[in-house]
Amino acid sequence: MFWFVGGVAEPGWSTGVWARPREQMTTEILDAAREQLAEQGAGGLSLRAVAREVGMVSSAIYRYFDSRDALLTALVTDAYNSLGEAVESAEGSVSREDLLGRWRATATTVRTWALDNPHLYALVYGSPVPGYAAPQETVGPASRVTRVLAVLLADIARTTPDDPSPSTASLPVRVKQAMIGLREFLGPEVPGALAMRGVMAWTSVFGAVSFELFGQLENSIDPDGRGDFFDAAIDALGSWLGVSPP
Amino acid sequence: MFWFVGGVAEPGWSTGVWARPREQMTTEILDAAREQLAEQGAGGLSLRAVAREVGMVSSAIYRYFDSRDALLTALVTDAYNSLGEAVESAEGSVSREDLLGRWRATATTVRTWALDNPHLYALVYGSPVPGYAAPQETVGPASRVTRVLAVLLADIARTTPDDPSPSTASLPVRVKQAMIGLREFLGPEVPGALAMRGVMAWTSVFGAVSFELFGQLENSIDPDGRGDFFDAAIDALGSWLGVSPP
DNA sequence: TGTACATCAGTGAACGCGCGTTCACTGATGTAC
DNA sequence: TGTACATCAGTGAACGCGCGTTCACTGATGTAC
Repeated sequence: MFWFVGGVAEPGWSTGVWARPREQMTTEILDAAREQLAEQGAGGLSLRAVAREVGMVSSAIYRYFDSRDALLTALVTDAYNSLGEAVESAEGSVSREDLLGRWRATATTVRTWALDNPHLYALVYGSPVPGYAAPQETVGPASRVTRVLAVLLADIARTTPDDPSPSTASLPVRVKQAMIGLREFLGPEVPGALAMRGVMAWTSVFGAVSFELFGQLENSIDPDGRGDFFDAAIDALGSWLGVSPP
Repeated sequence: MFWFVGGVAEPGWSTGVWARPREQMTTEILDAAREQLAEQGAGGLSLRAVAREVGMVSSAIYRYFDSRDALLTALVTDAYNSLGEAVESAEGSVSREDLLGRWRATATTVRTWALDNPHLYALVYGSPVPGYAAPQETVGPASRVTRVLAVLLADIARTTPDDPSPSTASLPVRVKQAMIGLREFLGPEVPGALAMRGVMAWTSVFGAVSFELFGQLENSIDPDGRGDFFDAAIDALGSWLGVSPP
């Protein structure tokens, strides 16, 4: 094996030797699990069915995942990372000065990712999986996508200091207090009113995506025009955030 | 039996005699199913567990519901009707002229109902139940709550004819086309820009509720202050819709 | 008023099925000397 | 270079469990004459 070359007997060597095939099998299992997810939903994810799919006996899965919950956690983590990467890459390829472009890229990527991976979106942003509580290790990946928005909001605050919308200019004290956790995340340069509009824009984006994906837009918005509708909504939210079209 | 009094032998009599206890047992089953829903989620709803709960043998449920899916449909219908009634009653008790009050009542009732019935909210607004497609009969109850908003929007259009937000004043043709289904629902008096803001406010409300209920607000908004935060967001959305505080 | 009949609710057994997890095991592959 | 040993992946049987649905049935209740 090529990583043998140096001939150095490192500690942890014996585990390193198996690392490559293990990784391969693990992703194969995760892929099968994702297919399962699409057909049965998170609640119906079955270790035995996954094992069948990859051509193993059910107990063999336990070589790779401690339990069904551990497999679910891996799926959740992967989903957050997949969305996070997609958004980071799309938003990152826009010029830093183009605030509206960055907002558009962020929001539309959330939607397109969700449409491409409806079952993963449902897994992390839909109803909680009964009997399963996402462990602490998922919060890091989960915050990747929100961090993109946080940086964008900070940049908006820096370049457009005056408040474009008077409706949230003065916030009640209790509302400001409720947002302290968020403020630590955002940093001190983002004023409270903008922070609040950020959260609202964020919930609006995910609300629209959920409505579209979960069938709540039926008989209201024509399926073929939902992209256009979403884009228009994104721009309206953008101008509400204080970033106008060029 | 007291409804015997008249002594009139109507056609359909034999079914009418059993109607009362049937109805009672049916609601008992539905209540048990709702408890089940809270513990296991929609995917894990089990006829046998429901039967156990009401003290019957599992096959007896089939006297009341044709199948598991039929029971699910009844739950979905009931959930929509419950939310619909709550919103209609709350919004209806506000003076017709108080547009902001009506908007506030509508939106906050959606949230409080959702917090009171998290499993029912997840059933109808969360991830689709795998293997179950809501039949046509659920669309009537489903539209009750949106109809309240539709009437409110029409009233807003009548009293505040000028557009408060320039960002959605001129809509692209394709967006207008996408909303034709919605326009039939709203009626012709609501201009396109307001219709669009209505949908956005609506998705924002449900997005915020979903975020709160599904755990996406953790580490961002303090649990104790979420009501205040939501209220502030509602007012911001209200002023965006063109209804200002008095 | 009394009796034969119809209608309904609920029973209990059975059908074939799938599930997560455990355990002792077989082989193949790599390691140490 | 050759051999004893350790490490890992995967097997196959078994554990106890729950599921939706069908079916022939028992009784109770109401109906018709």
